[in-house]
Amino acid sequence: MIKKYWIEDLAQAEGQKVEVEGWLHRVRKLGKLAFILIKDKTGIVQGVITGKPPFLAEISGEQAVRVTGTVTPSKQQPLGVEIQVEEIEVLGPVLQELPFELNQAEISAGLEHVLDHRVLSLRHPKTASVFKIQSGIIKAFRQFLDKEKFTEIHTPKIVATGTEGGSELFEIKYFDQKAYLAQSPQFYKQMAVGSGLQRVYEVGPVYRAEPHNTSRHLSELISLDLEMGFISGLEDILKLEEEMLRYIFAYLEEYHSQDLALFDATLPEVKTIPRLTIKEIGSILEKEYKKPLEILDLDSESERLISQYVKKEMGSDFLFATHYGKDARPMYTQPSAHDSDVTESFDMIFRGLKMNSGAQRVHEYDVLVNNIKEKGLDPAEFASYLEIFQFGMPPHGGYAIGVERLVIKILNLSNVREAVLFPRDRFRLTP
RNA sequence: GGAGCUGUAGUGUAGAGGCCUAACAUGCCUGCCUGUCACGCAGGAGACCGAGGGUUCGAAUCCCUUCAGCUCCGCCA
Repeated sequence: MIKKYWIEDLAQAEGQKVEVEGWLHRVRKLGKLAFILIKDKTGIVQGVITGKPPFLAEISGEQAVRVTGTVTPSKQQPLGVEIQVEEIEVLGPVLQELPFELNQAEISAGLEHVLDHRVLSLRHPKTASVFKIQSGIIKAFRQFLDKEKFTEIHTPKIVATGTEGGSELFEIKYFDQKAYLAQSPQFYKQMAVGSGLQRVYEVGPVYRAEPHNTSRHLSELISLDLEMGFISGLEDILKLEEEMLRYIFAYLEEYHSQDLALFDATLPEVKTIPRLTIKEIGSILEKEYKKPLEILDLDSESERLISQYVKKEMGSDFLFATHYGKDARPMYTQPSAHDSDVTESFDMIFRGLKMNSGAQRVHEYDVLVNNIKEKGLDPAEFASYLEIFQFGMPPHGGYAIGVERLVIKILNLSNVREAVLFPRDRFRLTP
C-alpha cells in the first residue's frame, strides 16, 4: 500500500513512493519531458513526467487527480522536493474552458464575474486563504472567550419582531404567522446573560434588509457577538475587546502567517486602544478637518478622518469612539450618569472602518420600559424580552463584530463581498 | 432611496465619427521542443463592440430608452 501525503508534508517522504491527491495547477509540456504543479489545500508541489506516458495526453489544468510517484530532492523547489511521477489518475475531468485563469498570482477578472463562479475562484490559493484567515479569527475568538468562561450559544434566526426597530428586516412566511430573519441576536444574548449563563457569545449570521449597495454592506453577514454580565461599567467591555483583539492577532501571526504573506498586509499592533468620546472627536474634527459634528454620531467620512488622526497622532490602527448620543443608539443602551445626552456606548473603528458597536445595556426594568416608550415602541410587544429584567438582571454589556469587515481591513481588500464565501447583497442570491 | 461612472473574443484591456474586414495580452486548439518554473517557438479558432431605437453618406465611437455592473452618499456591522 502506497502512503498518501498532504503536500506540505512531502519533505518528510524523501525517497519514498507516495500518493498525492489534489488539482492540477499548471501543466508545462516540453516534448519528452513535462512538469506539472499539483495543489491540495496545504500547498503546491512540482511533479516531473519523463518520456511520453499515455496519461500525458489526458491531463490539463484544474482536473482533480491522484498522482503516484517517488519523492526526490530538488533544491530549486520551495518544498525542497519534487515528485517523479509514475501515474496520474484523473478523478474529476474538466469539461469546459475555465471562466478565468486560476494559475496566475491574482485572478484577473471583475468581482462580479468572480462571484458568479465562486467555487472556482476559491480554487485559487489566495482566495482560499481569505477564508482560512476568517476561520482563524473565529477560532481565536472562541478560544479567547472560552478561556474567559463564556458559553457559546445559538439563538433563533427566525424571530417574531425586530430588535431595535432601526434597520430593516426580511419578512418571511412562518406557517400562518408573519416572521422575520433576525438582524441581531441582541435580545437573546441579553436574556441568556440574565438566565444564569452569565457570559455568552455567538457566531452566526444576521440579516439586514437595507437596500444599500456599497463595498462594505451585505444582506447576510457573520456576526461575532458577545454579552457579559456583572460589569462595573463600559470600561470592562473595552478592556475585554482590547485583550480579545490582541489574542486574535497573535493567533493569526502564529497559525496563518503563510496565508497572510499572500496579501499586501501587515498585522496591526494592539497596544492600549485610544478612547475618545464623540464630543472629543467632534472638536478634533472641527479643529483638524473643519468638519464639526451636527449630531452625537459619526458618519462614515468622520470615521475615516478620526481614524487617520488617531493613526497619525497616537500611532494606533484602532480607536474606541465612546459615548454616542442617546438618539443615535437603541433603547437598550445605558444612558450616562454624568451626561443625560449621551450613552455608555462605543464603536470600534479599525483602519477607518467601523468594526463593531457595543455598549453597557440598561438592566433596570423601569428605565428599559421607559426607553421603549420614548422610542415610540410598545412595551407589550417586548414582553418576552422584558421578563428577565424583573428577576434579578445584573448590569451587563457586550458588542458584536462583523467578521467580514475585520477580514478586509486586515488583508487590505477593497470589498466586503471578497470576504464572504457565497455573498448575499442587494442583488445577489446565487450561487 | 439619491448622485456620478462603466458595459468591446473565455478573461483583462486598447480603440472615442471614415485608419475597424475591430487591436494587444493571456487563456483555448494543433504541431515542435528532456530541466521548465508566468517555459519557449510556429500556426489556428474565438467579438454582429450589453440590448432596442434614433441622428448621419458613414456609428464600437454621438443621442434616447432599457438592462447589467462599479463607486460614493444616506443607513448600518
